[in-house]
Amino acid sequence: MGADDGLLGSFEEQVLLAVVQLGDRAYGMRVRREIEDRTGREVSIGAVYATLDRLAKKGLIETRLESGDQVRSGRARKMVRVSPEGAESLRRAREQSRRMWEGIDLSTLPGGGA
Amino acid sequence: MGADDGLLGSFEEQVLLAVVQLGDRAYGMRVRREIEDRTGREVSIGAVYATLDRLAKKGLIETRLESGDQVRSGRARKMVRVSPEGAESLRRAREQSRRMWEGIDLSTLPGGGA
DNA sequence: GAAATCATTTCTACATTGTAGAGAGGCGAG
DNA sequence: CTCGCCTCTCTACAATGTAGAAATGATTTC
Repeated sequence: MGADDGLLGSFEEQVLLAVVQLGDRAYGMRVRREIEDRTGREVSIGAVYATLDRLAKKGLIETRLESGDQVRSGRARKMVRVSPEGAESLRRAREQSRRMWEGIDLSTLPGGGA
Repeated sequence: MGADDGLLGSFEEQVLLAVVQLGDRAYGMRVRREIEDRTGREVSIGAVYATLDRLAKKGLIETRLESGDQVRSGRARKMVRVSPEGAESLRRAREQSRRMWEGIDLSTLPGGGA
């Protein structure tokens, strides 16, 4: 996917959208659950982290370590939020998708029960 | 992308949608133009054919050679149409996308001019 | 009818993204 | 200290994205 036009992969887009949905509560494990809940498909945790890494490398998300003032066991969470560039990528993705889908009626297609 | 849940890559989706948009006039070169016109980005012809091959291998499109009764120079076109499975993939993709985007307002995000 | 021209597809090679799961890190409780 | 919990890191490989040169057939030109 050319870095110039910032085209997102399909899973990159899902991860980015999950981050947006979660607002200030976004981190790896929760992103995974969000995607699973919304799409109904299983997602491996490795897939999520690899994708978050790549999004960070492209500057589409920003991360910070969770402040440790909470009483909770386990390793510190790496909180994630979308960057302005990430938001812009999503805008472009949505616009391109809108144009590709424009006028299509799937119910008129084979198997569409029209 | 698991073959089970039939998740489409982002470019696979664009190609499939271009095929649907073009109806009975779909073939490689024209698919390329359709995507370029709608998205505004350049697409290499090799990318289109590689993707059409993969879609055909997965049974999401069907192909036939153009009937040669027309007066036109050049090699015969390989016409393409979406299969019932391809249409179903698009339905799933659209539904998943809808759910991931649900409730998101990009204008409230950094750089959204809200 | 050979060569030039045109429209399209095929082939090859490599970069990027998708995917999985084992394992390590760091915290609190007992 | 060691156990169990939660989370992240790492490694490896499969699938998809991408580019462009070359091959294939057909028509046109001379």
